[in-house]
Amino acid sequence: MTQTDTKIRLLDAAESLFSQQGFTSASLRAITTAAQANLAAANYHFGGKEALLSAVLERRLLPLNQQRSDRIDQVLAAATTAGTRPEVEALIRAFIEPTFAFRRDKNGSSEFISIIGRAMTSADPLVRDLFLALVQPLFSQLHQALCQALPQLTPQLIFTRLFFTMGAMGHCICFPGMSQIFNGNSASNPEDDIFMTNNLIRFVTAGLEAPC
Amino acid sequence: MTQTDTKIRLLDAAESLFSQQGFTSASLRAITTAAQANLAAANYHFGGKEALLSAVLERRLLPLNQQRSDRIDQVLAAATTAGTRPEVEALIRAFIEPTFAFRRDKNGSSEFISIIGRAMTSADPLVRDLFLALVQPLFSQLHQALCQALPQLTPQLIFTRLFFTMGAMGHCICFPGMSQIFNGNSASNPEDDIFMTNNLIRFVTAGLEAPC
DNA sequence: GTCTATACGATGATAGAC
DNA sequence: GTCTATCATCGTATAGAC
Repeated sequence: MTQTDTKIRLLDAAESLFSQQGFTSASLRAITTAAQANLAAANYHFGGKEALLSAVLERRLLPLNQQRSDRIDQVLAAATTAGTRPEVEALIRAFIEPTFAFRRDKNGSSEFISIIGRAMTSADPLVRDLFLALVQPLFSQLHQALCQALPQLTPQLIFTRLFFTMGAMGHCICFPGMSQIFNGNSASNPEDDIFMTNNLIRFVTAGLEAPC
Repeated sequence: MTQTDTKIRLLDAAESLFSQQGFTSASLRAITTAAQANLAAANYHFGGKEALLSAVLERRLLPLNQQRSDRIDQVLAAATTAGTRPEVEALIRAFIEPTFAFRRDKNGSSEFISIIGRAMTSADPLVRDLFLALVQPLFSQLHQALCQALPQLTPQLIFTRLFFTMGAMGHCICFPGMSQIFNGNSASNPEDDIFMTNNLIRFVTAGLEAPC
């Protein structure tokens, strides 16, 4: 097996186990065993457990953030062309929809976003900062766009409400099978996820647009 | 020292360290050392690390839930007397305000609620269920009250939006010093907490009241 | 360069002496 | 009730095989 194979198998195994058991509880022994690699392979290829998490996060989050950033830019460009202000719901949809669509992808990354949901509120500052550094540019971009959409609100208030939005969203993505309970289904269903996504978008849009 | 003293000192030390480092990362050795007790004392008095967390949660959460439950009942009683429907904002305020007021109390429990913020989304089902079992009655009570306040919405949709509310709130209580950054203050300030609390109440009230 | 085997200190937990 | 001794397991580091 080549180096690339081992690295990818380690990333896949780590992603799955971090998602199921959490960062602290998932042991390097369990991860390397699942990846059919030696215990020391994780340290050799990534440098440590923390660096392995960082690689797991970057692999999925960088493309996802690019996708969300592009969609926000599209909304802004369309508003500029039309000579109007961008709509809050369109901006929020650009931010939230790709995140949940990730879960329905067939490329084996369905478990990933529960990791970032927990990294966001981790008690470990190293884990938290790992995530925050990766989303900070996107967060700033969205904040700036929302300031254009909501000129009657102060940037500070929009920042606060964006923080609440991150919380509501983070809670939803912590549990891969959560969306189905909203419909009382026993088995997971792509429609449950879409139902939850649309309701979340409506909820936070109303919260962001609330009068001051 | 009496048994009671040791138990309380263990609870205090566990509360502080669980809050600062998280449940998994806070070691029993650090907790018992901080409590000036033997390593085995935690196992003797509580039965294990998980049971210690359970005791930490119950000590603060049962009185807090009683307080929140009473305030919800007061809102419902006042509405009945006035012959009107209860207001969403009043119900949400009854639920959220005591939670954040907890943080400003001087009895050394200021660190506590960050524990429940993380227990809510813990990857460990045992930890999560510990918290869920403690708040389930209160959650049902609030859901039922909101169904009275929002008769135009289905109970299922209200449940979904209450889930988002828990997420936004849980995110806020994960970080003891988070509220101050909204005002750009360098030092923590009770007014920052009140500012954040009021903005959170306005945000989730607007989200809950959003048209279907 | 890649990978394996192995050792080290620290952890949660428990049994049994006192 | 309290404490010591002990065990399996954790993340990490390193020496050496291929």
